[in-house]
Amino acid sequence: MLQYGMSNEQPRKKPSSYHHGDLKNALIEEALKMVEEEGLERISLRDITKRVGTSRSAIYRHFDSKEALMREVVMAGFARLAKHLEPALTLENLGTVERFRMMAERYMEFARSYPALYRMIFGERAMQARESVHDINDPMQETGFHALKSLVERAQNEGLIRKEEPMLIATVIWAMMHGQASLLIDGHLHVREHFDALFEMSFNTLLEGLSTTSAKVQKVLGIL
Amino acid sequence: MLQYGMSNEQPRKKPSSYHHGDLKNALIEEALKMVEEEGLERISLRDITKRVGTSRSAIYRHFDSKEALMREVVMAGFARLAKHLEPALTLENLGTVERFRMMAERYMEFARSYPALYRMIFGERAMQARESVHDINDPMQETGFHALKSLVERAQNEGLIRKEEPMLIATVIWAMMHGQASLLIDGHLHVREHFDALFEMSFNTLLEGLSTTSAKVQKVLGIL
DNA sequence: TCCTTTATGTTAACACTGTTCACATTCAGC
DNA sequence: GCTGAATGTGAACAGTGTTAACATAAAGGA
Repeated sequence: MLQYGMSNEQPRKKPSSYHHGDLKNALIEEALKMVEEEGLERISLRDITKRVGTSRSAIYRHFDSKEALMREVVMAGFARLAKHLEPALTLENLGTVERFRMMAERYMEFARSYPALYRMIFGERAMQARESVHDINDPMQETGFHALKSLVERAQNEGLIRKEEPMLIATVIWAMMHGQASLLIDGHLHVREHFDALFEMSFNTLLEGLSTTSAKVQKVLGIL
Repeated sequence: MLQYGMSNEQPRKKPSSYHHGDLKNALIEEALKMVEEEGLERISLRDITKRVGTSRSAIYRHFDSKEALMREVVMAGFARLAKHLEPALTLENLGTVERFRMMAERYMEFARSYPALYRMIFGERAMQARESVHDINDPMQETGFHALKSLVERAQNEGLIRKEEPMLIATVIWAMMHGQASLLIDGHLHVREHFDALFEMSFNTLLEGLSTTSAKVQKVLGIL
């Protein structure tokens, strides 16, 4: 699985006009570009192969179907998202709340920068292998979501967030951000021009709504 | 505009084997059914007409294109959602918080009951008329969202929710619910089996996070 | 080195799709 | 009852994903 990232030793063996050398990755890469350029619906295998420079049916030497190709594009898309979120996790000298904020900001930034790709990787999950035993194949498991869950646990240990099931809390946060991103890029927001204000409010709502009782008491006592 | 609901005076004029009488609405209705049965992608004009009993090209006497037909299906879908949410607004003897809760519950119920339709009406908005001057054609404007905004204003007057821009607050609430619904029906939730707990937590997070400072003070004082 | 096996790419055809055209039928109004 | 408009039909078109038979190149043992 996931060979397309592992063959970096010999990227393209020989550019003989007949054999491409690394057609599989070239197809994924080209499809990835085209998804963003044309949109998921308007993408055709013939256009992909035309741009890569092979015949239409060459695809079927590397993928069982269009769906299979798109499945790999989704994988690659997840990898891009993970890379985009990385700074929020690896950057040093950041408080937990700052990390949360940076992660949320970069998540939204990704959705706005690559709306078609975002739509695709979080779209209806008929494409992805459903029967994977324990969702191990789910790329979000070991990248974004896992990181978010870890952040939640850290915040809980610091007394910032309620000590309920971290999985559940992480999902609540994710749902808020995903909802916001989806509504925005799909054109359903009535407040598009005030998007920063919307982000601010939703972020604070999460922080407030998930904070511990003791944190609230402390805050209120400060006000009184 | 929106004629498809207005011709209730004469539903089907004459079922003469040649002229259908009310083909336009029959097509919309059939398409609506098929979206849920087969999914948006796997739906074809030929199948629709086959089930309605006319020739394939008859569609083009009533719609400019498949997209135009689907646009009307979206409209009909919004109408269904509005009807599904109605009780939360019209039912008497309900407190504001109870109304919020009922609205959220019924919203989620709709998404779970008609996932393909929900996905369609809140999907990428290339189909809907973008150039409508002031989003007047947006069906969500005068149904669900407008109702939600009114509820927010009422809650503000009752001192339950912060007195910030109601439009913004309503959007935050909507984003949370839409995110949850989308992740669920698109198969991205790791906590599917604990969905009720997720709903509970997100609803409370919103209520807590959006509540007024004075409400918090009162609550904290009660605890102390 | 040759020769066979495997991997990869090509061409032609298939069934299916949305759409259009010329034509047929029915309806509505004078 | 006639005429023009509305509505439905059948055949054809280009575009799609997919397949099968064939062509070329690479790999590996004799």
